[in-house]
Amino acid sequence: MSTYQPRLLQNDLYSIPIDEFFKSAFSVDCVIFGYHNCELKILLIQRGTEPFENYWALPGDLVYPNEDLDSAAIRVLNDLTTLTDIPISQVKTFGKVNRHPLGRVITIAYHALVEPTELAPHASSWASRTQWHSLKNVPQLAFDHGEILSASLEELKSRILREDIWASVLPEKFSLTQFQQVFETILGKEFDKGNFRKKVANFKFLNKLTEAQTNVSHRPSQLYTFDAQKFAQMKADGLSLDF
Amino acid sequence: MSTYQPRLLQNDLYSIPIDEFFKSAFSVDCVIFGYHNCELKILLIQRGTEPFENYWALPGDLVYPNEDLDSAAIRVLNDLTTLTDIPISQVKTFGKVNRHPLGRVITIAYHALVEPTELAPHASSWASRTQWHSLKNVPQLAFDHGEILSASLEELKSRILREDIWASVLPEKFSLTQFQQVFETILGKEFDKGNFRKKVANFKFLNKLTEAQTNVSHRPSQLYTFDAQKFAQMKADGLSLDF
DNA sequence: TAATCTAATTGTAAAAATTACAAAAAGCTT
DNA sequence: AAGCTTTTTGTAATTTTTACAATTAGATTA
Repeated sequence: MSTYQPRLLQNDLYSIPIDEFFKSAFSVDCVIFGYHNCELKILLIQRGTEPFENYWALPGDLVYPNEDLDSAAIRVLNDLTTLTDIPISQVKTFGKVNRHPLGRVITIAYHALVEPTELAPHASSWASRTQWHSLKNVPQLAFDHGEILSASLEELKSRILREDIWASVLPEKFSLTQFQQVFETILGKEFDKGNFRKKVANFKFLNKLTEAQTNVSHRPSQLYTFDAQKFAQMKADGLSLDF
Repeated sequence: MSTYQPRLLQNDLYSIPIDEFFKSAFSVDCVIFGYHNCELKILLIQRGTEPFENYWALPGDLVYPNEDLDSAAIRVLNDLTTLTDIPISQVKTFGKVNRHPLGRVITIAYHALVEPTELAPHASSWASRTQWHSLKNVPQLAFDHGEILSASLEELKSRILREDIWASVLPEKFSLTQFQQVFETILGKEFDKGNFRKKVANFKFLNKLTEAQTNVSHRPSQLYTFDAQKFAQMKADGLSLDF
């Protein structure tokens, strides 16, 4: 592992050979939020193995020794749910000493926001089931996953205003009403329709198309597309949305 | 470590006994930003030990096996710099496979914003020196600490608007000019004096005192105090500053 | 003592935004 | 063709933002 002499770390309490430090592990846990029809859901797996066998849990597992963290999150999610191409990002690390019964395991939480109807998660590896759960009705979770979920939801509410994670739950072409509903659902607030679209009219990253909805039994809405580059420009200028 | 049978994790590529996972370590790195007189500094230590001996680095070290992450950050900062009572908070975890020459070590970055003149960091343990460096002139750093510093600075700019970390660099009683300068320095923008104070006039968490400055060779400014409870209330309501 | 200096504080008027509604418009359905 | 539903536009009062200018209160200086 190392050609260095093991050094001793010393302070009032400890004098530990360095090899004693290399007996920990870390995991990644994926908090996959699903947005559909003004509802927020969370993707859980049922564990088919100890510890916490049969408990519902966030999809997560140990990181391989030769694996980057970001890659591990993608790989683990795929291993357990078969999902691919989910743009996940790191949220926070949870590291209480006794959070894992198998030993010292800290876990790095990743989250994403997706449109569930576009995906087909299937239980794989040691996961026995996968299921979308409404956020209003989450079962007791394994490990400290309840705490991880809460923290990730708070982070989602905060990041939705600074990053374009909302874009992944909208179709290629979307109406301003759809755009508004995403923010209403996630932030848990309602906005006046007319005023919302006045504010949104200044957003450079929304491209108004000439195209409109069809086959709706009411006035069809104009469709828009999202310009990721323009959004990145706005972000680089230090600006964020203020709903 | 565990009474469970080692299970095998299996997928296309790997079949590894679980004990193989428990050969990693993790560290904490403290990004201590110092604000004084409209300047932003960073507290570095010079490493007195391999690896990266003699390099400047963020104060950081391995986490003890029986130590919580948050406690470790406080303890490590104290071990290396003798600093105590610094309110640090987690920023991000860095986990590239080869970021540490001694083995697989991921590191959890913590940051804080402090007033350097109120502190007296002294090199301790394996640190050979401590020194405040201007952010405009940071030497080459050990490990991936350059990357950690950049990411933490971005996070600081973002969090300064949502959290009250700025409060720790202001004296008990401060002027609105001092308040303004903190944000100007950290965000790298300038604000119109009159307009800034008009906006700030609505901030419930700023208590205007009857007291004013003394012994300044110009009109003395009114002094204010910070009401942390009122700020927490604002934050709970989902609001943040928008400079 | 009065003029001067510096930075704090207040003022102001035009422009822009927010707010709370109301009205009009555009497709389907009956 | 009338009615339904939701989108879209409009409006007027209010508030906020913006870019400055003017005033004020101490200390310092002549």
